[in-house]
Amino acid sequence: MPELPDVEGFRRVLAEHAKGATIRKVDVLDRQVLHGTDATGLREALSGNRFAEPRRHGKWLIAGIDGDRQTLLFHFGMTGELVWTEHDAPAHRYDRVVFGFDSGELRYRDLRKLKGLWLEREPRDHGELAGLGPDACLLSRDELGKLLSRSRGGVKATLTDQAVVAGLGNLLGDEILWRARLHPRERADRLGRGDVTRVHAAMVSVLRQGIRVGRVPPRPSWLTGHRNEPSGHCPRCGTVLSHARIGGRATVWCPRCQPV
DNA sequence: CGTATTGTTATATA
DNA sequence: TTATATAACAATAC
Repeated sequence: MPELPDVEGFRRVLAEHAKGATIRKVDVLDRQVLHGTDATGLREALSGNRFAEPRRHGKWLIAGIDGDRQTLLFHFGMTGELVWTEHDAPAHRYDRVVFGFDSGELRYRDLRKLKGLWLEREPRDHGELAGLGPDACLLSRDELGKLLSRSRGGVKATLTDQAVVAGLGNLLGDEILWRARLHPRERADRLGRGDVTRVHAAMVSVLRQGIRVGRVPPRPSWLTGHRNEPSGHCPRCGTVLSHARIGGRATVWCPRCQPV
């Protein structure tokens, strides 16, 4: 599930409930999600301390620790989430790490455990973040155009490449290109000024709306609302949508609005 | 039993 | 050197 808007929602969960509160308990229910540390290391880094204002870069959530030169990074893979619960909320099957506070619990929940938590010792040098492109939210039209012009690959593969732009995933990639009326296999470096302008406008609009609700909205007026229908129709023109694997990902587009 | 899955990465191939 | 394809990771759902 998690793309940039989802992670922004998780960042808000941490900021609104956990930031500034003393961490009373750290329960590692599944050590498999820990990277660069173990249960003891995580507990020693966090117990008695507080989370600082959390930041986000692309799909990474960056949680500094007050008074400590360590930073906790979250990456949610395909199925991770961060939820706030009461102390007596029932244990969830996929809770992997639980942080206890006086006012409740912050839980890292994840079915597939493809990613997880990283404890980084040096706040100034987040190794896991080193290769990322600029965050999609902070990208101007001209910067986006420059990045796209440097890639000879397909525009969808380029947009969703975290080393080019950080934060766009499979669903947002399809949604943006559908709005910009570009075929996902169009070569990124062959887009015209108008193409880049439409891609940028679509990206800004989709991100703004997604961030507001903390997810990629599956609205009927969006392409995303129809991608799982076996023979869904384009919400704009009614044409039956096309499906294929492009760049190794399930891809949906409208053959009429987005011709090759 | 087969298929599929919103993320990332290593490896092989063109 | 670049881009693409594939499998792998893990745990399901259909």
